Amino acid sequence: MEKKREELVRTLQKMILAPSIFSDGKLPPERDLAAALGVSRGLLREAIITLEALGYIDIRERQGAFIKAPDQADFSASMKYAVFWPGDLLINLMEMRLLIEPPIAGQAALRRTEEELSRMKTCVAQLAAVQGLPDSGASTGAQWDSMLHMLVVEAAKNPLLTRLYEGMHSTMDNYISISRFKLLALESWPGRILSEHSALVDAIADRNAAGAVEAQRRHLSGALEKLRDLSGEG
Amino acid sequence: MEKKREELVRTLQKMILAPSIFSDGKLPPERDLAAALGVSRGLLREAIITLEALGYIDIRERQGAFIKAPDQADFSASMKYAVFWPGDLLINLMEMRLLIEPPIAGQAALRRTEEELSRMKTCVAQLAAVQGLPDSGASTGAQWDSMLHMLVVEAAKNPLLTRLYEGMHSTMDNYISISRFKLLALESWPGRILSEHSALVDAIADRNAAGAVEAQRRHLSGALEKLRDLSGEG
DNA sequence: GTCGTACCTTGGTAAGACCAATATATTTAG
DNA sequence: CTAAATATATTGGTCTTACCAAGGTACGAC
Repeated sequence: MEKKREELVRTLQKMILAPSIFSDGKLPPERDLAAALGVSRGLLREAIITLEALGYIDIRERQGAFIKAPDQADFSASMKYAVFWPGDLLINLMEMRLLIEPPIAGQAALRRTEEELSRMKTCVAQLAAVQGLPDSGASTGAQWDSMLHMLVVEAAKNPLLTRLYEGMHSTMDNYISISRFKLLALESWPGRILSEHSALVDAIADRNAAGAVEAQRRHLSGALEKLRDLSGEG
Repeated sequence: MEKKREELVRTLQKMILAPSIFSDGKLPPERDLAAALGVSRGLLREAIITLEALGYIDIRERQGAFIKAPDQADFSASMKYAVFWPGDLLINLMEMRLLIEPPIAGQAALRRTEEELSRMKTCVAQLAAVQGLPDSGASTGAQWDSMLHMLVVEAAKNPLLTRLYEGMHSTMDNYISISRFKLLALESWPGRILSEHSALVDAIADRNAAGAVEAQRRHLSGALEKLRDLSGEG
């Protein structure tokens, strides 16, 4: 028998996804909602916290639980609990991404909306803007880089895939950050990453699936190569 | 000021990742741990549940919270709560597999060992053997089919990828079975699936990466198409 | 030594309470 | 009448206590 908590999480998800239910964009007060659902406030909180960890809502103290719009790429949930995994998985991680992200990019090229495209362009523009900035450039750039990849996955319009990628991303968050940081620290890299990302977004803009696949493959394969170099040196 | 709960999550993460602390691979009972950390059991539960939602631990009723080893990170933990309407679920699932499995097959072709190859051949032979058998043929065949796909992923020799696939598979096990059953019930299917699998294993045997990618793509894309047909009818 | 039975452990759930800070309503000063 | 000051209600954050059910353990009966 399924745990009541898990059932609650699912129930709340359905309610969240039906815009007519919580039309004001936030959940009712915990006490009210718990009473309405016939569960204790404690159990309801556990379900709500699960939804927050999964990135569906945003809980603000003394204000309520705000539903995140589905077209909102808010990485705060996954970035929140950065972890340090032991061992050296950077290469495996990048290799895995090299295998799965290119075909996803191809699908994204076919299904992206205009709005998603414009948000991708924003990411590229921001990447261009931070290029050359000293110090803070790397970490800021990494965020936009991360967001771009996430946007591409979302644009593929497969909810399972999105959850899979988000799960991978939140779990490996720290490692992904490390690899991004390492790469962005290379002098030759920022310019290269920018042109590769441009090519990717251009292909997606043209609804050129094959081009998007190839652009993403190029980008990640270059990253993998560089990581292998770095790993060989140090 | 950060919420106490979030701080707790981080504290627990660090403890989990230091193997010396919970050397038995599981967290202490909630009551003990709460007392040791100086927080209430309820708050500790909220933190533990967050960790479960993020895929770091596995909570089993009356048994405890078991730590997942870093190389066993279950990226698909969040898929447990992915929401969709049942009809599209199977299609989304197959579509996801169509996107990610072909490139993996290509990698497998390059890295497979002789032993892995022979086990793949066994699967194909078994599939051929059960073909034509009435009734039980479908469910038996599904097992060999499942094993073949798993073997291919393992042959790609990327532990992260293997975990990703295994996690996805165990989470979606039920639904994967349903789609397999639906497809194997079609008269035209068993023969087709056999020839497609043969082509896949042949390409892997020849270390023909492009051929393996294409064979896997063909196979899954055919499956997706059929599923769409079935979905359209009923 | 084997088998039951009682007991203990442990996660799941409920209920009630208090805190602190915010939002809102009310009162008061100008 | 306006606006600042204040009182009140709201709401998430946290703690405490309690009970349940099922799995594990220990101990006694035979």
